[in-house]
Order: sequence, then C-alpha cells, then structure tokens
Amino acid sequence: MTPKAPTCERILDAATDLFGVRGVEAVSLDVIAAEVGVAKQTLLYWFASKDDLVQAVLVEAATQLGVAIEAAIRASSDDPLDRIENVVRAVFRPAVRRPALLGLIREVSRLSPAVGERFHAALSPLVDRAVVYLQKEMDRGRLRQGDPRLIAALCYATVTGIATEPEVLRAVGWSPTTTDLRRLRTELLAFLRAALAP
Amino acid sequence: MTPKAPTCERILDAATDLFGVRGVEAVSLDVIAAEVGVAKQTLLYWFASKDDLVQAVLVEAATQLGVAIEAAIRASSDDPLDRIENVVRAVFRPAVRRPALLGLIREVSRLSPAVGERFHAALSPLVDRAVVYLQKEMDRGRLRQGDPRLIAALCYATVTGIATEPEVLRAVGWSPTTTDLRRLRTELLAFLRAALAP
DNA sequence: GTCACTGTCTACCATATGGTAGAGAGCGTG
DNA sequence: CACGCTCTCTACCATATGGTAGACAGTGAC
Repeated sequence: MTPKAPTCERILDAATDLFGVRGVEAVSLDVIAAEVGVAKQTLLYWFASKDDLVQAVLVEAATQLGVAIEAAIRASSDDPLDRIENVVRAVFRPAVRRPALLGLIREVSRLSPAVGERFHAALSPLVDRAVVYLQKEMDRGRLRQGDPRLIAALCYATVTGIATEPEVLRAVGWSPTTTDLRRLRTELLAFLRAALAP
Repeated sequence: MTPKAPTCERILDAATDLFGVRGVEAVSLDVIAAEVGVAKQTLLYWFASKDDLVQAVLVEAATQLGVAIEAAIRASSDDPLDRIENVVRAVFRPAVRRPALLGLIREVSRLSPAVGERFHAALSPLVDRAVVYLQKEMDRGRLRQGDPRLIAALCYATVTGIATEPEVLRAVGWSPTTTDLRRLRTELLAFLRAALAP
C-alpha cells in the first residue's frame, strides 16, 4: 500500500463512517468536507469524483477486513469450529466498534454494477477458499452437512446483520455497553457453533 | 384499514420497491412519480411531504409482515422449531419476492429518530411476545438455552441478512432461480433449526 | 347554471449538490 | 530571486431536489 497524506487519510476515514452509517447517496461531499474540517475542493483534489471516493473507501474497508480475517485464520487451531470462531471474533471487533464497516459492504449492491463487479472480483478468491475449506471439513465430518456456499453466506448474513442493525438490537432492549457487547458476542458465537456443529 | 384510491396505492407500491432497493435518500420524488406515470405534484397531493410518504410506506410494510407472521403462528403446531420454521417461511416468501420489504426496515435506522421511535413502538409488542415465548420453550427444554432477546435478534438478522444481501449471494455463485431459491430456503431452515435445537 | 369538491396537472422557487476554473500559500531547487 | 510543485482555498456553475401556488377538468348537488 502506498503511504497516504494525512488529509487524504482523514477524508477516507470520515467518508467510511458517513457512507457506512447513512448510506452513500445520503452523504454529500459538503458534509464529509465539513466533518474533516476542510473545503470541498480539497476532497476533489484527492479524489477526482464522488464515485472515486466511494471506490477508495470500499477498497480500504475490504482490505482491512481481509487482513483481519487472514490473521485470524493463521492464528487458529485446526478445529473448524475454533477457526470459524476466531474469524468471527476478528470481524466482530472492528464491526461493532465501527458499524460503518459492514454497513458499507451492504452499500455495494446499491452502487453502479461496475463497482459491484470489482468488489466481487476482489473478494471471490477469499470466498472460494472458504467454500473449499467448509466442504472439506464437512466431508471429514467435523461440520454439519450442507451446501458450503450457502452456509458461508448464512454465516456472513448473521454476523453482518447483527452488527449493522442497531434498530433490531434496540428493539429487544439491547444497549451498546461493554457488558451487553460481550453478551452479544458470546451469544453470536454459541449460535453459530450450534448452527455449524455436525 | 381505510380503502385507498388506486393512485395512492400505486404510489405506495412503487415507493416501497424503490425505497427498499435503492434507499430512501437515493430515491427522489420525481423518480417515483415517473415510475407511477404521474406528475410529482400528484404524489404531494396524496402525501404531504416525502417524510409522510416514507412513514406511510413503513407502516404498510410493517403491517404486511405483521399479518403474515400472525397467520403463520396461528397455523403452526405446538413444537417451537416447527413454529419458528413456519414464521420464517412466512417472512421468507414475500421477502425474496420483494427484497424491498426487509430492506426497507433496514432503512429505519437511517431516518429521523422520530420515525425509529414510532416503528419501535409499533413492533415492541410483537417482539415482547416472541421473547416470552422463546424463554418459555427454553425453560421447557425444547430450545437451546440462551438469552431469548439476543436469540430473537440473531434469527432476525440471519433471515433479513440473507434476504437483503444479493451481493453476498452472488459472491457465492447463487442465482435467483426457482431451484436456487428453494435450496436457499431449505438451507436457511436447516441452519436455524440447528442453531436453535436444544 | 353554478357552486363546491376531488384529483391531476403546469409553472415556478429556494436550496443543495457534484463538479470546474483558477488563485494563492508554502517550499525545495537552480 | 524565479521556477515549478504540492496542497488548499474562494468563487462559480448547471442540474436536481423537495415543495408551493394555482390553473384546469370532471362530477354530483342544488
């Protein structure tokens, strides 16, 4: 990765949060500029257009998640349930600290097909590896049988859903305190374990 | 429910789809009007403002889902896993036929707190009943032990997530054909069953 | 006929938005 | 100093947006 000028990074940071929380279309360049404390034209100096900024934000977020996941996989034991737990932990931490991250990925489907295509291409190796892994462990009888592609999607949906739907958590009386956060993580892991155990 | 004029209903219908798929902020009144084939002012005749329209669309969607869920509960056997399966089926059908429906609910968190508050109030009885039910069945040993509030949220997150993230399903090579749809439903139900069984 | 009412329309407005043009400040090099 | 380079800014612009004002057609009551 090329090292980035501080202003550029601050813009990316603010844009990530704003896009992820409010949605890409709902956030104007002026709002981002105001958040960063800079003129709108400074944004357009670093990113040629709003679309460019969106693209950059997506790449950054995907990279960040990818790195976290890689590390979690490498650092985990051989047991697939432990490995999955580690990956979920790795995603869960940044996701709840910054709901924007996963929310952003949900935004992809709303953007131009070109963006979706690029994102798809960037993620597919990771997805393919996960699917192959799940299949192998199912064959070995260490995971519940099923379509590994759909199981992967379901796990993702559960984690993303729970991390990006504050409305739903509020509806069941949950609050973003430290203890509630830990309880949620515990419950999420138990849920996935039960769903995946053979 | 008061019977509605045909134009009014067509507006609601188009707005539901557009808001749910593209997001509330991303859809202008002009776009909705064009979709319906009517002048923008006709929209503003039926709904005093865009906010009013959003509110109406949300109420409609929530009502629709609520009715479907009620019916599913009434029509199911005593076994909690069967009952949950019925509810999920009831939500899954309209949700995949019209991804906008659940997508819309995700939009709530992005709108004004007032809207969120009203939505919260409207849904809380349903949620409370579900939580009490889950708790009771856990006590009877017919469901896996856990925090019933979070379990409810997790189930919701899984179903909503899988139904509203076409990008993720595409990433695993899924396509919205009839057979793939059935496979997805089967896999989703097996996933939840495993996650909830004692 | 005319009055009131309903529903749809055209014409218009103030504001916000993404984006362009270009000036100016700071700075290292010759 | 003068030149070029990097970075940020002010001043604009064309367009799109939510919303207002009010005209026009149809219809039923009197």
